[in-house]
Amino acid sequence: MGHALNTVLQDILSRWKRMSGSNVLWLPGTDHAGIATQNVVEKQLAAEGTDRHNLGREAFIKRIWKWKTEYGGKIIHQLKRLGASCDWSRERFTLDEGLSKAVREVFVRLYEEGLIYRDNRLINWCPRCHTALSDLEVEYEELEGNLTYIKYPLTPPVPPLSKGGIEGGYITVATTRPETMLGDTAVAVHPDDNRYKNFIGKTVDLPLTKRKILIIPDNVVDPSFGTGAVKVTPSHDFNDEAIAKRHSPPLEFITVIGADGRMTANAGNRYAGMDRYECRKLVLKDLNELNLIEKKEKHKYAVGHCYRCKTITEPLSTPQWYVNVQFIARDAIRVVKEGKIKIIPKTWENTYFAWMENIKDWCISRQIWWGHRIPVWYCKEMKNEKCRIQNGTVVSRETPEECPHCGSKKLIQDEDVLDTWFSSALWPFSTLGWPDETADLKTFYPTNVLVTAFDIIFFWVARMIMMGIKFMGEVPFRDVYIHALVRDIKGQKMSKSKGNVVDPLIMMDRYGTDAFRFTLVALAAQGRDIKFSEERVEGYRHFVNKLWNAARFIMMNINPPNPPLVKGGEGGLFIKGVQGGISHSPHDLAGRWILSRLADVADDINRALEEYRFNDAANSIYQFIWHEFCDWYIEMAKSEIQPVSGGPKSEIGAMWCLLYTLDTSLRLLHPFMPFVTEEIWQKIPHPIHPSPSIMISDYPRSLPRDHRAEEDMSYIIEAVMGIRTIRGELNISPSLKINVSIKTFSKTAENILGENVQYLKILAKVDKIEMGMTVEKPEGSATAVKSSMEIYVPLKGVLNIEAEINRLEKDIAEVEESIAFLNKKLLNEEFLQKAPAEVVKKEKAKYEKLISMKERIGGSIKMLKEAEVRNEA
RNA sequence: GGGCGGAUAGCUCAGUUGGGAGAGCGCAGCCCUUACAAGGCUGAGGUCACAGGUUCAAUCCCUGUUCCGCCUACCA
Repeated sequence: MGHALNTVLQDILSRWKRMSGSNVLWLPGTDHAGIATQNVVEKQLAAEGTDRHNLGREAFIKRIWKWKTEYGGKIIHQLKRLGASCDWSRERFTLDEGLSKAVREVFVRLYEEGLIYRDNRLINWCPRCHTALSDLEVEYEELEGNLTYIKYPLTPPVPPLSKGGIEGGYITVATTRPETMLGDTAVAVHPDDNRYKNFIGKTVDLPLTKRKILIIPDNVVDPSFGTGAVKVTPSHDFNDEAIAKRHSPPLEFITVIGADGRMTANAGNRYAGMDRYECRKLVLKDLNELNLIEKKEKHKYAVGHCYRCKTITEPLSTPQWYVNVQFIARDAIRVVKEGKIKIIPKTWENTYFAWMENIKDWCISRQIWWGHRIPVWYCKEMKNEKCRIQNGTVVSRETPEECPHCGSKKLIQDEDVLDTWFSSALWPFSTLGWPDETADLKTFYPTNVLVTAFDIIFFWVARMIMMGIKFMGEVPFRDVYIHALVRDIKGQKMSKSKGNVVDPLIMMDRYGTDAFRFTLVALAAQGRDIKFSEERVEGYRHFVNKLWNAARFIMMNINPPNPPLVKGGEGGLFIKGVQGGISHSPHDLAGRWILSRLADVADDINRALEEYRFNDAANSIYQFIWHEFCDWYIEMAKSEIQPVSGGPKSEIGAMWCLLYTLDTSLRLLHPFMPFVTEEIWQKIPHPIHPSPSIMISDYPRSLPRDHRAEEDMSYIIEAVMGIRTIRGELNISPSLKINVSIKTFSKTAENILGENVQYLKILAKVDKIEMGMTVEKPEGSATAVKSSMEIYVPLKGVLNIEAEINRLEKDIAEVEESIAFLNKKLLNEEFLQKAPAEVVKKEKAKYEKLISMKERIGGSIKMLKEAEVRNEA
């Protein structure tokens, strides 16, 4: 659903800009999604009872390519199904030859500048995927766990205890991960903590091992948390690693958990080979038997999970490649601060800055096979000094035949591949042909806009900005539009495990792509997540239907139905034998009004799209087509085009106006609903649309407004609605034509109404009408008060007032009886206590309804009585 | 712990420089009027979370409170 929204928004922008005359490039493509893709294929292999190591690297990669060609097409199929108007001829994939070339170029250049380096330090490791993860690829989830207080005996002889200090010769440490104690190499306390001051420099006997470890000072220790003493496990905790490196001399690193999540030999014979969590249980049991557990507390703490397979990650010390992004990040911050890149909504800029300002070096190596192999080779011989200085490392754009340092033929390529995001970061220019200076690159870089969801601001957006500045010397895009996340109706994130995933393809099957697209857009308010509701899609399917019917009505009234084409000149419509030269400025009020409204709406939509207010644009066109064009204009136009009234001249004017408004509305709507608009548009007579497809017709913009017509029309609307209200309130049969008197408050209102009586007649079913500033309220009439007029409907002859009042009074008596009954029931405590809550709620709702019904009938009676026709009767 | 966002009609949500409280769905009444009953017309329903403040005027600006959601972080 997220991708659907993303695609639709980009398609709207593309279609809108294309129709507005821009040379639009929307380049489609996919990345190779290294870890995720490899996992999928590995699962397949597991089902076949084998694994990638059996298969070997080359065969495994071949296998993934096969999978990619079969299933990668699905994404493209979905994009097309959504109507995405991409340039399919330029579709790219991150493992394409061209993009791979760009990847190697970037790697080598960064290496040569000293910005790429290899280091051995703690990284987040996924024991299941068996690879390093970047900081971003770890998701933290808060878990309820135990904080275990473990007693570490002081090494005898026990030094004198300080005042109020440690009793019993122990230092107690608190930990959430007891199994890591097997790799502890120190206990840290705050240097100013009086409880422990005297023990700094002494040692404790690390339980379950034969080691003695030092008590050291470190400022990071919070004396108020736990016992104020922290066990230090440099090999399995990022903080502890920092403490270890800070300490002089640096503390020893003892790795007790291996890459597979099992305990290593360092953990001791008793624990070696055990799963880390099994080991935790055993350690706790053993400590308990030694009476070394002081207590356990419930404790909430955040645990890192692999973002691909959700396995709990493990900090692990391994050699990895890193990009030093400190300097590039500074530039990336600057371009946003200076407004060269705008992030919309602006509030995301803060998020961006916060991350960029604290950015850490980017771990780019992954211990998987699906991806760009790192272009680094290691010389196995290192035959000369030069080679040894380089540590035998060869970094090259092309696969080297021999070691450039010493000439050895024994070169072995680094086994690792690059983080997928490394290649994605180059997308804006790698897809346009970089590092070659192509025409595409010149024409389309920098791009105008990137549309994406916030969850990849760091993964993708920030890195594209950094790489774009670094290698193109120019930002990769001007605007970044961050759209909402699509959630389920309850506001929960959609996920397979929750089972609340909505499949866009099913939505499109059920309601059509246009309705589905429109729903996503109409709900896409800036800065707010979308709670997706299927009912809403149904509502917009009705809109498609409404539009279809309106178009059908208009086509039905073209005469002849298929006007022959007229070559050259202005062209023209054939309507009842009249050809060409149809006025483009209707003289009737309704026509002038709808064209002005159309102009206003066109402005509104263009403005909204310029500011990425997609939902405003969508609602604007929806409101116009349904509630102005269909509900008002088409109804009014009927008075012109139906044979009974109106002459041929106005008929043609109305016909033209209907077609013109339809055509313009379709073009306005097209970016949102590409399919139905094209379909209808193709059916409109040719002279109205000279282009072969609505996709490349002109987007409406800067049409003339007619404020006078809009103002004048407001009088008509007020009058019609006033009369309808009276009819509705008094339940006057729709088939009954009535007489009306209108007292206007201004001469203008009087004139306008006078000139446009036909609209009142058709829209409010009025027979005779009297109006003016001097009109008196006729005896026995109902009244509606509006801002520019007072409307009177004489009831004599329309209703039998007395009978009507009698009927209503009878009704009201019944209602009052029911109210009394319910009232008694709802005051009955026994009922309230015993009845199910649902029933009580229902009864209460019923009560409310009856009350409002009573008020309503009362209002009608009052109106009838005010009509004062009783006496007359 | 830090930061961001939300709280408006029964439900889902708009509300762009402070002055009219709105839409869709739902609900009630009337209507099969020759484009559309997947429709038309009419209507009911809201102290715009709470408390203060600024202003002639606050849903909107400021402060605080409560309740949700999210991001982020080295409390073991």
